[in-house]
Amino acid sequence: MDNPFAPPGHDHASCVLSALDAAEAVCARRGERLTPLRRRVLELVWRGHRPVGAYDLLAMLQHERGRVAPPTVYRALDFLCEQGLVHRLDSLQAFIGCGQAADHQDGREDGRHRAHFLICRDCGIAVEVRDGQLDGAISHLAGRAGFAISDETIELSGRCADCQNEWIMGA
Amino acid sequence: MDNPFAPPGHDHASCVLSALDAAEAVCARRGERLTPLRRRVLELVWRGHRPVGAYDLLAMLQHERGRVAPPTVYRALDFLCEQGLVHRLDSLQAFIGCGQAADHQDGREDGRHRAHFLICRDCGIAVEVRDGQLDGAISHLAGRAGFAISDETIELSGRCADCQNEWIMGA
DNA sequence: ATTCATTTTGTTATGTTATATCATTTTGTG
DNA sequence: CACAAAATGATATAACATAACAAAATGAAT
Repeated sequence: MDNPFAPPGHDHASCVLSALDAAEAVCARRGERLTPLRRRVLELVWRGHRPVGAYDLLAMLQHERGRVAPPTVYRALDFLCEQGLVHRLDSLQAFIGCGQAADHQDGREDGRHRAHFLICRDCGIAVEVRDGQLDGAISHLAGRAGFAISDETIELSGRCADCQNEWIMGA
Repeated sequence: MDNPFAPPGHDHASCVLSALDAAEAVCARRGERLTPLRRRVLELVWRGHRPVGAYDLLAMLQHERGRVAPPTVYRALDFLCEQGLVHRLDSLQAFIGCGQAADHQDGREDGRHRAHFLICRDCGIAVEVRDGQLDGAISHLAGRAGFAISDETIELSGRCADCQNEWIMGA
């Protein structure tokens, strides 16, 4: 089966650019403002496919613009999360760029949407996944209990296929 | 459908006692020590079916035994989590007693096991749920990606049936 | 262009959650 | 009893997050 952790020929520079473009488009459509600061924080979050801590982002911002305080970062992250451009991984207390911002399939009035993750504890990469069977099971479970879901935290930690292979190969 | 948030005729005192008994049994079988401190922390976690913060527990302990420092609480919680007697809810940064400690169905060598939650944001009650369809969807999803799961964080927040009804009734 | 209300950002201080480290006490074992 | 291992106590600090208020930037209406 295809391994979402190792998309063949991944060009990260264009990956980031398309995320930023999608963010511009999403904000424009909603009448929200992707200010330079917010855009820069989004770009920093997208440095890679590993979740980033708020204080890591803070350090990066301080490195490039001197004194920056925590609220500056948290406010930008709050905005980006509200717009569904970034997700917070509760199990790691860290943030990651949303891979489906452009699609906004199941989008609510705001930009938030269901987000489920596979997180490799070895390489640190986190992948946002979408699975109809999982969505169905969740809806069914909640429905049976008469429970109205407003937020889902679904984070599966373990080892991705590559990292399992590395141990086997003795890398 | 039956509502897990409102088990009819719930006797919480005996609910707590059975949880403590189960904990004693589980530890005895594994050769682990449920010391007075650990047992007391477990009992405090079981004050209700609402998740409890570590610092809330700390305050309760301080109230009954004077100076107590955070590591005292966190070490007890670490032990209880390792034994699967307590779960940490990442989305709340809080802890809750495990409702299936006695069953230890899918138990690993240690006491940890799959734990999925419905959390009512109105009444604060969290219920541990078990659903074969959900388990199946998760296993299938991971299998397709070649991903080996070691930990699952599955927390569904929203409103339980009772709290939805209260608004309708105008309570 | 100027005013005005709103939004965003800066700044300072503090709150909340969690862990590292080393000392002391308790417990199980030979 | 002596010893090693486990648990707890105690001190300090790290890591994550927000409250509150001031200043600046933005957009809309005149």
